[in-house]
Amino acid sequence: MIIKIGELAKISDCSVQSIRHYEKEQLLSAKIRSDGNFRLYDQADIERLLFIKHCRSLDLSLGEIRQLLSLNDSPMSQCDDVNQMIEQHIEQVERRIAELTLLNKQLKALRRSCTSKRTVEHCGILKQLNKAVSQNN
Amino acid sequence: MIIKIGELAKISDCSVQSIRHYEKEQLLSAKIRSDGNFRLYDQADIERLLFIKHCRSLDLSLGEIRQLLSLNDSPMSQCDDVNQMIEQHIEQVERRIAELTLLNKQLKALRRSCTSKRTVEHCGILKQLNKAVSQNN
DNA sequence: TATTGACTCTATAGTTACTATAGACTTTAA
DNA sequence: TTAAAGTCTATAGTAACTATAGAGTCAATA
Repeated sequence: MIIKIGELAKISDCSVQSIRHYEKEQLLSAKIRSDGNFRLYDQADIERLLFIKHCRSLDLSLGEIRQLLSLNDSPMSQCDDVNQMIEQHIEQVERRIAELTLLNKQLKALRRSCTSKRTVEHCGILKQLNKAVSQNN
Repeated sequence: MIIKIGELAKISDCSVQSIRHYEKEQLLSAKIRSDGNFRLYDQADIERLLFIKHCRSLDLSLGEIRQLLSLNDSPMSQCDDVNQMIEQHIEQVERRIAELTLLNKQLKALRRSCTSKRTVEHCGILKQLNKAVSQNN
């Protein structure tokens, strides 16, 4: 089965531009073109793109995915490389969660400081933001 | 006290380029320039920049901060506008936390699937990533 | 067969919040 | 006076796309 980019986009739920972007980033290439220079894809390409999408859904960067794909393409390399990348990625995600959790607390404290229909002149939130500012100083 | 951009950068722990960037984005402007066209700042500018930095530490976007500043500059507007923005921002942060928490679970499941020194040919992680792909299909 | 509409092509600009650089000018201290 | 440090504007780069323009291709209808 040979398909053009539009159909690949539908099958993979991925925009046409994203697919072309992945090609530019060397993650996926249409090995052949039609007479009129249209990209043509086969089953293996579909699977490769779904692999990419799955990795993206795990927030892996295109660079990381490129590494995984090349490891996948050369089966003699060490599994540990994959492990290490995933490990680092987990750490990064956990750091970000911790940051956002703290942020969430601060925002909620801020929200509590103003709840009524007052003019900004007396808005607790703005007062808090300004107070924190002068404390910093 | 009148200072130049370098000193403002030091006081506020903000890069010189960031300050110029905030000016371009109309968050902060040097009202006066020296004879040699250097930006000159006063105490009010320092406070305004610290306010901006505090908002940035809460992950508010420059657009949101611009709104807050203009509300702050026109004290007759409604406090509710501020509330609403903070509310939306909290929701956004909480959505992102939920996403990342799910992501973290998936990554840890993935990690469990390969732990030994095998070649990639038998790497559980890559197998898992590929499996998920074919399931999607 | 000609034409229309849908699809595809490349190349470029925009998004966000900056950082980094180049090349020129200004200020300050020795 | 001169050298170093600071500043100026303008531009390009970051990540992972999205959006657009202008031109070419393909399939089906009139």
